[in-house]
Amino acid sequence: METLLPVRDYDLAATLDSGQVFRWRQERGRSARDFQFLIRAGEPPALLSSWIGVVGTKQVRLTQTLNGIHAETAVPVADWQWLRDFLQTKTNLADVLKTFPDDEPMRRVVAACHGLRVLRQEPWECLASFILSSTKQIVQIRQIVSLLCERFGEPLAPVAWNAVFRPGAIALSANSPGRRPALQNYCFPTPQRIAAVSESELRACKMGFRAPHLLAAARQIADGKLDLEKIRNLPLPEARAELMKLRGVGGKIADCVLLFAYGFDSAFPVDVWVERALQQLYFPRRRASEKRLRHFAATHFGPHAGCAQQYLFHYMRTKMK
DNA sequence: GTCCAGGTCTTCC
DNA sequence: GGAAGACATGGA
Repeated sequence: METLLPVRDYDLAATLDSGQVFRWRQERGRSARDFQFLIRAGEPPALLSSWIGVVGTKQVRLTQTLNGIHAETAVPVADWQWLRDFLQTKTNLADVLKTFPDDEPMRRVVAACHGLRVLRQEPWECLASFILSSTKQIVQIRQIVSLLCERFGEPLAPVAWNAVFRPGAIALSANSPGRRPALQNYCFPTPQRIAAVSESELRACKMGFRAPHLLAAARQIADGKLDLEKIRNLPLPEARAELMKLRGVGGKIADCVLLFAYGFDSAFPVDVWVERALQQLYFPRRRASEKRLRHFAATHFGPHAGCAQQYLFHYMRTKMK
């Protein structure tokens, strides 16, 4: 099945590769020929790439196009709301950007990362991923999450995506010319599944001292002591406090989950990159204390501070190296 | 080899 | 309160 999600100002690559999610891979080796339909339609070649990932239990291939995001699945889909929710295609980015502070650093950052979006993830996958994120590079977080899914997630039926981008082409039969070899994908393992695993099995996924944290969180959820859906309806400070009761979850990881999973737009995770961004862009002369930076972050960026934070993060990681 | 990574927790002043 | 060190592992 396929659909076009109409949306403007959406940089799919920047969004899926900006450290919010860790399981999307760019489809390598696609040639201009693969996109002949788009090229005939006048599509800018620079945008021609596809991304493959799993949302819930569905494998999806996404392709950025001139008019929006083209989505393909291997299974029938009656309603695409789950994907609109994940990608947040109904968010009007211009309205969000209007609320950002009108200062020189923010203008520069927004101009450099045009189309970057904040996704809306399933809470458990988001929480688990960020428990595994502490003092790890993004490339390593991807590796750990990938091992975790491979070993404990439900395998999904391999999909041989069409090589050629052409609406309707998804229905080719397996092994016909123009198809690519299928790669195995997995669902993210449920809390119940993780709860039944030993700490050493988790450590074998290269997660080190984070293993007991993930295990404890999974057990609390599996036992019903923590209800991730209840957190959705709490006021931000209480939701944050609830998440921080978990061992290994401090303010930063809690803020990531509040922002990326629950859509608390003002949550503002401060990691080493964002701290660096605030320091360099807003306090270049004197070194600001951590407390000063936190206060500044909480008061300067407005109702969509979390989105502003994502721009700062992505800018520092990709444009300031 | 050394430094550092989308941190958190404990200890000690 | 704030600084310092421990915690695993691997990329740069």
